[in-house]
Parts: sequence; C-alpha cells; structure tokens
Amino acid sequence: MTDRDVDVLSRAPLFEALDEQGAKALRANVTEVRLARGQTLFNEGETGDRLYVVLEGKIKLTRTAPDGRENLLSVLGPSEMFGELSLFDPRPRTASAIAVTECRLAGLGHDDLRPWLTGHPEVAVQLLRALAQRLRKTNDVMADLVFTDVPGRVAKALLDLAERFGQPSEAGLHVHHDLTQEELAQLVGASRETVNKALADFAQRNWLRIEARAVVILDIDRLRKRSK
Amino acid sequence: MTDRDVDVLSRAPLFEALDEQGAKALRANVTEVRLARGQTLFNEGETGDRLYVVLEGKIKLTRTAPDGRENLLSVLGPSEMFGELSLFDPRPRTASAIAVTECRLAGLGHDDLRPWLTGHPEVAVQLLRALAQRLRKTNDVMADLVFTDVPGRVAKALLDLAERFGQPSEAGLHVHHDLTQEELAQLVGASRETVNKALADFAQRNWLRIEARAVVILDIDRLRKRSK
DNA sequence: TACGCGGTGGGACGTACGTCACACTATGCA
DNA sequence: TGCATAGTGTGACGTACGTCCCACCGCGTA
Repeated sequence: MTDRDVDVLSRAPLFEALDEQGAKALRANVTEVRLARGQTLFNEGETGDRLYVVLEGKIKLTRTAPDGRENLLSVLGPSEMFGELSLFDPRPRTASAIAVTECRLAGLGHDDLRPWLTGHPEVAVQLLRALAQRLRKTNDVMADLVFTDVPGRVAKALLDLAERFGQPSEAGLHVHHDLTQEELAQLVGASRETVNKALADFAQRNWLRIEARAVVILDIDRLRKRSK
Repeated sequence: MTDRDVDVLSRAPLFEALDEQGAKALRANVTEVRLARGQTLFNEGETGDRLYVVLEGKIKLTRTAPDGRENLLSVLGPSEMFGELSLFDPRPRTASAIAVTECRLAGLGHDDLRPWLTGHPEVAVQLLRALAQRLRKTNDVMADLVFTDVPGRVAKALLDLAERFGQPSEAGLHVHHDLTQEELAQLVGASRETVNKALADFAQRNWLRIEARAVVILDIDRLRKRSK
C-alpha cells in the first residue's frame, strides 16, 4: 500500500478517530482488491463479511427490483466506505457493488473489526456519526423524490457529483462522473430518455456542456437555482 | 414512571444492551413529556440536545418543503426512539416531531448519554445496529418511491402499520393508525385524493374496511400481493 | 337551529414523465 | 476495413397521478 493510499484511507470515517498507532494496526488487516469497469464486487442477497473503502476509482451501489429494473443508491469515490451495514446488523447485502471505473479498494473483514468497535469507543462513535450523516442525506434524497421534478433531481445529482469529483478548469467546473446517462437516470430515479432531455435542455441554456461520461458546468448558480 | 413504562423503555435499542443495573442508572436521567394530539415537540431547524423514546401514543416525524408541502418520514409508537441523530452528528434537527395522538415520551439529554456511548461499547454497538436497520429500511422506501405506484405504496404503508399497531379481532386485523388520509398521503408521498381513491378501491374489492383513522384488513394476502 | 370546520368521497382536466420507436455516433474487435 | 455493440439524441403517444372542484358527513360551538 502506497503512502497515497494510507492518506486516502485515513480520511475514511473508520480511521478518522484513530491515532497513527491504531491506524497502523488496523491497516495490517487490510487486503487490497482491484476491479475493472463493470466488474461486480458483491451481489445483493449474498452474506457479507467485509467492508470496503475506495482507494482509487469509483464504485456504484445498486438495487435490482424483482422485474429487473435498477436503482442506483450512490456512487462512491476515494475515502468513502461501504458494505458496513452487514457488520452492524448481520443480514444479507441489500445492494450490489459494481465498479464504475477501474478501481482499487481496501477490504476489511468484519471479524477483524469487531474488537475495534468494542475496544475503542471513539471508533464506534465516529461510525455512529457517519451513519447519522448518511441517514440525513438519504432522507433528503427521499424528499426530493417526492417534491422535485426530474430536471431538478438531475441538477441536484450533478451538483452533488461536482462537489465530490469536480475539477475546476479554464472552461468551467469539469465533472468527470464516469456515469452513462442510463446510470445517471437510475441515480435520480427516472428514465434514461427524460434525463437525456433534461441534460439537453441545460446544455441548450448554456448551463453546462455534455461530454462523454462527464459534464462541464458553466453556470453553477442557474443550475443551483433549478435544483431547488 | 410505572412498571409498564420501564418495560416499554427496556425494549428500545438504547436499553436493550444494558443489564438491569445499567438500565436503572440510565433511567434516573429520564424526564417524562406529555403531548396532546397535534402538539409539537420540536421543530425542524432547532438545535436538539435530547432524544426520545415513545412510552405511550404515537408521534410523527415530518419535513416541510420550502413551499410548505409536507413529507412524513415515519410514525413512531411505543419503544421506538427518535431525535438521536443530533446526538451522533451535532446539527440542527432535520424534521419536526408532532404528536399524532395524545402521548407520553421519555426524554434523555445528550449530555447524560455521551458517557454511556464511550463507557459502554455494547450500547454504541446496539445503536449502530439500530441505525443500520433504519438505513436499510429507508433505502427500501426510496426504492418503492421509484418503482411502486401509489396504490402499491399505500398497501405497503398499511401493512407496515398493521405489523406495528395491528390488533387481531373477529372481523379482521384492526389497524388503528390514527392518521388522517392527508397524513397517510404525506407518508407515502402522494396526494390525499389519490390515496383516498386507492383506499376506496381496496375497500370495494373487500380487502379492507375503512374506519375513522383506522382500517380493518380483511384480506391481507391480496393486499400483500398488491404491495409488490 | 344554524354555522363553521376538519375530514372524506369522488368527478373533470391537465401534464410530467414513462414507454416505444428509430436514427445517429462512438468504440472496440475480427 | 467492416461489423457489432454500447451509448446518445429526439419525436409520438399513453397514462398515472397531481390539481382543482364540489358535495357530503359528523362534530363542536354559538
């Protein structure tokens, strides 16, 4: 594991509360996983005994409805954690994890982790905080599904992605989200076609420029206003 | 606090991991709150320093959109906990708590609780489990908003309420949910009128009978099938 | 008795968005 | 070089559900 990896890892909620010594000890249990774009890490319904932190690349968490339609819970990038729910509440995985780009992950066995939870209360408290934040965010998204129309939700999703993955450049805020429009649609809970039309509309108004699996945000204020 | 209250309280996730002695100590910090139907316990945006467990009655958690429309996150009954998010992640409340029926609550100050989190890892672990379950459930609801039509969501909501508040009787499963159709509509993310029509349709098919702030479920299997 | 008020029942109408259909453009792969 | 396959762009059409209506019912208050 490179220095850079150690750095990325230390920003994950799991490690945030640990001192250098503790972090080192916990890192000793980490195994690295590499995935190519489209490759599946785990599937909905399987029993999970590990959690992961993204070191490099992006991974999506998806749920599949009985009829095959898919729903994207979130797209995770470096330092973000997932797969921890079955550590706290031992049940089968409720989502599948699939690589959106080539990516590298740090995996940690639940058995290696449990002693840290009981022995280091500050770790547990940090995790409670992380879950509380997630719950808040999820509630926000739920409210949007009820109150906001599709273009609004697309705008919101782009702003969220921009915050996490955006790179300022001469032309504007470059957001290389790596998602197809189909995936973007699953993320906002709409059909690919309507998302496409919303994007086209934004582009026509010069709020952004569409690129392959990316957008360049040109007028973030308008986009923000549209998202409310 | 009556014996009955102690019993209700002990089923809350906070107390579940404690032995009789610990539970007694924690109970010493509890203050009781009484509310009449419609009364507000706290409002979205306020800073919160307490969490609550329902002793008797029902309380709803609601969010208000900027334009005034409301969204019901959940309806909580005895032994259920709320208001804990701002303990783990100190931010203003993201929902308001309003009594659906006359009710009694046990309130616990965050300051009284924090030592328990750090000193009793089993409590923290129990809370992690509770939050993980909530997160799972919230994700389910989100998927329903995307994939299931309004009648389906109404059926699901009724089944959920039935599981938590249902009373078997000669006629059928009596679910005294105490919600107006307006509130039910806010719970499933739909308009009052469509919810009304969905209920009327179910009643006409003899799947249930509508009563004031209650339903009697007559054919739970059909209702279950419709909810999928 | 009358009057409001909160809640329910249900019809008429408009529309946002899903579905279907097809054309077009990249990107790989033989 | 060509062909397949994945992704994008756009129009036509149907429909589920929101909005707007109003009628009705029960209940409390004057």
